[in-house]
Amino acid sequence: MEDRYNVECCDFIHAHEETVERVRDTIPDEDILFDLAELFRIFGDSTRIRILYVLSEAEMCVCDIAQLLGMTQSAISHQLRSLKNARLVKARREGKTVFYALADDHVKTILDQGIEHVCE
Amino acid sequence: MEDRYNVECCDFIHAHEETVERVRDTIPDEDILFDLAELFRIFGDSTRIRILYVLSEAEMCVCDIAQLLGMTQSAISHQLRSLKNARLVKARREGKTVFYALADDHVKTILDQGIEHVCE
DNA sequence: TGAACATATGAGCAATCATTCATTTGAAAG
DNA sequence: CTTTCAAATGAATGATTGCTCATATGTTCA
Repeated sequence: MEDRYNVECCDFIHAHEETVERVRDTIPDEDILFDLAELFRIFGDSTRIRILYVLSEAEMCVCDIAQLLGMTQSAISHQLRSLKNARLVKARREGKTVFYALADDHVKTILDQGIEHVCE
Repeated sequence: MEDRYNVECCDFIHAHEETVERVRDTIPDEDILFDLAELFRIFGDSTRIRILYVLSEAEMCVCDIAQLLGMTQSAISHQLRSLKNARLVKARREGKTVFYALADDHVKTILDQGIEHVCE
């Protein structure tokens, strides 16, 4: 994205010019791949994955999750914020309690897909 | 995982004991969720995602990828090592050149799944 | 052998991030 | 109002990480 383009690396006079040019045209909008990385980055933390997993089993309040994962309310709350910003979970208030749940089925799908790959 | 268990947070005398206990029994082996987070962590970087994407289009050498993404050979090589350690890509040597490709179809599936969610 | 080239790797650095601690917000009940 | 409890938040910090720079490895060809 900067003008570091074509600077270092081998001097780019090699045999695969065609491949490079062909593939270059297929690369999606810069933003899409950036958002994609961002999505996976959120999944890519042990605490957040465990939160997403338990929420796939049941709607729960912050306190429940903290107890279940053996972590502080603060730590969970911070991570829930990330998850909410990424639109992976949604919140519902009921009196003093806030219940969290997965935002949609896609989240569970991605989770399952990953588990399948890990367990292969 | 330490004995910070049940220390802070609300004092865990709340209404959802049943939910907590029920869900506790469904949590997979600790290692599985850890590996899952690790898998997504690798996907969770812009450079690595772009590498995976271009490799989903064609087998390519380090130099090709570097040119295509406008990054140094060294940066790409370092990331390819991560991807290889995570078994997301495989390498094939041909003379001085090393060709990289996605390790299996699962990788492309996970990628597509993510793109679908991002584009929703 | 040795030069040339593609790739790999180690150390170092700047940036990012997950957690803790202290505090605040918000809602219910006395 | 004031107290109480659940949740949210900001600052600080230790750990992780992506890239650069310099160098090493491995392969081909003269």
